[in-house]
Parts: sequence; C-alpha cells; structure tokens
Amino acid sequence: MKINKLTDYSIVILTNLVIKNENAIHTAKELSEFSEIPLPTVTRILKMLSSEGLLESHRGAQGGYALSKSPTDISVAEVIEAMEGPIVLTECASDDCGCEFEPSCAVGKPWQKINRAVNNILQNISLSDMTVKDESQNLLKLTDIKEMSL
Amino acid sequence: MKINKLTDYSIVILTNLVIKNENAIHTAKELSEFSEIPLPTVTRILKMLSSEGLLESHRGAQGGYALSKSPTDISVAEVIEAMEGPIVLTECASDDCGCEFEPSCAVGKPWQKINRAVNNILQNISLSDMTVKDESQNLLKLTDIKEMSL
DNA sequence: TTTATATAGGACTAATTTGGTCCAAATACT
DNA sequence: AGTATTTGGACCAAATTAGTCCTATATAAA
Repeated sequence: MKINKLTDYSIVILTNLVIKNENAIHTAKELSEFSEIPLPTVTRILKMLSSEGLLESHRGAQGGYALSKSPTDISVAEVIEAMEGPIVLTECASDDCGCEFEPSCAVGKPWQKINRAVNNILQNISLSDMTVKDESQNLLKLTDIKEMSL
Repeated sequence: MKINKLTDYSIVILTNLVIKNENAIHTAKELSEFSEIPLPTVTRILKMLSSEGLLESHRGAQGGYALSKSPTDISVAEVIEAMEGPIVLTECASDDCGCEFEPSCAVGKPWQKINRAVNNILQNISLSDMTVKDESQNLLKLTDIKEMSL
C-alpha cells in the first residue's frame, strides 16, 4: 500500500524542479543536489520519466531535462503510472483482469470501484499542487471529485 | 502502489467467509478450499488477522476462526492495516513524519492530504460491500465522501 | 484419559522487487 | 576534429515479500 521509493523520489525531484524553475533545463547533478538524493538514483529516475514522456531530455553539454508540459497539467497519477505502471491496488483490479478465477471471483467488481476512486484523487492533484506548503489550502475540492462514485 | 498479495488474499478469504456464513466458525482448511488459496498461506493470514483482532480464534476440535464483529463494521482499511500497518502512500506521509528533511521538505503537506482522501475511501467500504457482485450498485456514495477534502 | 483436531509461533527457503553501479553512445562547445 | 558534458542502456547487489514446514499448545469428543 505504498508507492515505491523511486516513485516517491520522482515526485520530490519534479516538485523541486518546478520550485526552482519550471521552464529551465536542469541536469541530473543539479536536481540531485537540490533534492538531496544520490546522483545515480536521480539519474535512473530521470531516465524513466524521460522515456515515459514526462520529461524532455537534451544530451550533451548544456543538456539536461525539462518538463514536457506545464506542471499544472501533470498529475501525481501520471507520475506514479510513469514510474510503476497502472494504478491498481490489486492484481485483479484492472477492468480486464483475465485471471482464471474471474467468473467466480468474489471481490472483482468492488475493487474496480475502489481503484477508480483512488485514481480520481491522484488525477486531480498536479505537480503545482505539490509545491503548496500551506496547510490551509485545500488541494482536493469537493467539486473535483463529484464523479468519484462512478 | 499495490497492496501486498497476502493482503489481497486476506480480503478474498474474509469476503468468502462472509458469503459462506458470517456467523459460523470456519477452519483454515475450509477457507483454503473455498478460496482456492494454498493452506499454508491461508493459515499464515488467519493468524495475522486473529492477532490483530479482526478474527476470533478457537483452538482444538470444532475450532476455527470467526469474525470478531459484523462484516458491515469491518472496513477494507482495517483489513489492510491489520496486514501491513498504517495506510500511508509514502514514508513521509504520516502526520509525524520525523524525517530529517521535514522542515525543508517540499511535498509533505500535500501527501498528507492525499493520504487522508485515500483512507477515507477505504474506510467507507465494508466487507459486506465487497460481497456485492452487481456492477449497478454504487458502493461509494457521494454522501460518504463529502468530507474527503479535509 | 486418550485421541483426533485445530490453532500458535517461529524458523527457514525461494522468489520477486527494488535500489544502486557502471560503461557506452550522443551532443555541443572550443 | 577533439574534448568535456550529459543522457542511454545493461548489469549486479540488497532488501522485501511470499510461501513452506515443523513443533508446541489447546480443545472436544470418544
């Protein structure tokens, strides 16, 4: 019930990138120092985010990584999916489970609903939201989740 | 971003127990056969659920396990917590994170909000809800989650 | 009181996932 | 062209998780 450490790191790194300068190109080294996460690990994460299309990479001198779109348009759900695949709490929670027990499975449908609700939450939080340190600001507004019961 | 396999199994086992007879005592062997999960694994899970207070165990002949309370009063969140501890998506998501970077941490507060929202969902689904196979029934009602934005 | 039944607890192994390292390929600047 | 810089991809190590087994303890019935 936890996201991977690498996924956790990836959100910290991206958030720090936004805080520093959301439009600039940043090197792995720079982001490593800013985030206080070991360089090899940062390197690995940036590669994954890049290959998944969340970051644009620029090789060579003066190169580095930049956001591929505005931080307001990148959801936490997208980052998690880039790092570890679809957000499904159980193996059988995807809509096309395909497991041999599916016909007799007692818990399939409810899990699908739970997953949709969790996805809904994570899709409604953007990288920009993650930079907010003020407790009083409500990130999750009721209006954002009114279709959660679907 | 997945629950453990053992946690997944535990919910299947408990749901099957409810379907079969929510008031009766069931042996590990019986639940293993009904759930099609290997006996040693079922045994291990039942021990955990019992030591966490979700099941009452009865030793000896005619013994077995029974729910410690009504399935309408046992939430999926409780089962997950019994199997794998508090539901926090990241290491630093608990209210008393205590990590050395807390003062400068960019993402602490938002994660706390996300966690509360996810907890809210899982606390509002009971074991009884998990037995529902009919897609048309809405498990998550908007009224149940209106305080989710807290 | 003996026997069959069942859980309690712990140790152990195997498998999977996760985390971290290293070297090769590409790019831009001089 | 040469060189410093930076990403790309393959690889290895560590940690976690899953699954099994064995022995001890408790209970009910014969």
